[in-house]
Amino acid sequence: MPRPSSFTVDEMRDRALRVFWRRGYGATSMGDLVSMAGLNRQAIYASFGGKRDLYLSCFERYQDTIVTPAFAPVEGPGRGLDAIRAYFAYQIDAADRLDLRGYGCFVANATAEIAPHDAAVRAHVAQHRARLTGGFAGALRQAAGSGPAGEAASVAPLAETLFVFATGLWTVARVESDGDRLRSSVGALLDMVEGRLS
Amino acid sequence: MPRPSSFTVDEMRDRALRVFWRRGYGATSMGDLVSMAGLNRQAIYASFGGKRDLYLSCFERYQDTIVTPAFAPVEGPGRGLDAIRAYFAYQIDAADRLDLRGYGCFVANATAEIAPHDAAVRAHVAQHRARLTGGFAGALRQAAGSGPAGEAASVAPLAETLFVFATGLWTVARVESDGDRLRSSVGALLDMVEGRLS
DNA sequence: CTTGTAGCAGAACAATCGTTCTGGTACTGG
DNA sequence: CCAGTACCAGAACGATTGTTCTGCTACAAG
Repeated sequence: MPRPSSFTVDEMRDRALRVFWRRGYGATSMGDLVSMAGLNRQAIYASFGGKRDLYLSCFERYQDTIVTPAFAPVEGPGRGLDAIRAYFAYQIDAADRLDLRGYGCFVANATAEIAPHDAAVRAHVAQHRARLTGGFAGALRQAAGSGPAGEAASVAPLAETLFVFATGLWTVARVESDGDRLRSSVGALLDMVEGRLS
Repeated sequence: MPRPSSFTVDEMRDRALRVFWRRGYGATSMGDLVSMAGLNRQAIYASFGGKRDLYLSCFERYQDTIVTPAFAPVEGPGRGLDAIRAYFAYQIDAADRLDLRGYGCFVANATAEIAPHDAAVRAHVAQHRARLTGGFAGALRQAAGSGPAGEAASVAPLAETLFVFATGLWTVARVESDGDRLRSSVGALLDMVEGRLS
């Protein structure tokens, strides 16, 4: 019987995700993944196929392990403006706590860097965008109640605005290590949204 | 006497800017700059030093020829909320008109892709951020008048929010060719800001 | 038209990239 | 303890990268 692998496939994805998340696709070499993430060259090719396949796998891993835990409250029952506030707070806190300052959002980084030249990445980005705008729209509708502000046509542009803001926030987070500056602009936006709904 | 150059230095910067703007730093090779931008290899090294130096030069060229014309009204006299609206409209229109769809903002792209690993780029990004937040803050103060909403401490978080939103808008523009979707979220945000100030 | 200067195109270069290959090794089942 | 399997580390490979080098060429001055 063979020797067992050092890492499971998901452990490899987690480790590679960290490097791609921080350095992006172009600036990450296979050598970086070996030396920084501690992965085995051969294992990457055996388990994923190559660098790009690994990157795509890390994209899905990011959605499952980072986006979903943070964003699920916005999508679940009892959601509202507080759930949206909690989403932003959760992600900013996590960056502070887990030493993820300067990482930003994997999806936002991918949108700026390679989505324009890579159809598969672009498709993942579009799916992420639809998910977040949909979640925001649902939470806004819930927060506005059954009045005129709660109609779908009314919350859609607001949800889009929240998504655009979120994308910008995580991009700014790439060069901003002070979480409080991020929290300040989040607060300013959500206070305005709250005023608009009530 | 020698043969004159095909391009002036600024023409070379303009041509290289287009390629870097669209493809980013990592995905742009010197061969791309030769074949896509029509530049001469030797001329690049003679005039700029190398790939990174050319990129940095294009960064400044972008600020001078793209950011300044669009953002100057926000910084000038008589500025207000309309000037901010005009800035967003001008940039979205320019992308439609000049076939710049999918380009986004050179600075936002640089923020996501390489600012974290390159101190010189990071410094340029920080300067750009200070300029835009400062301009937004001044226009907001003007728009709010001398009431309590016009105090510096009050408009600062709002200006930061506008900058974060703008960064996100141009990042989303990398994968969104429909200018109307961008205009819609701009309108939703600025309507809220207007409500907050009055 | 001649001359001389510097710009230009493409070859050549070393370094680095993603990928593949090879031998030794660690581990499980019997 | 033994044997066999597949994992691991590092060398090796071709392709591509940024950069430099080499003639040739186009053009302005005389």
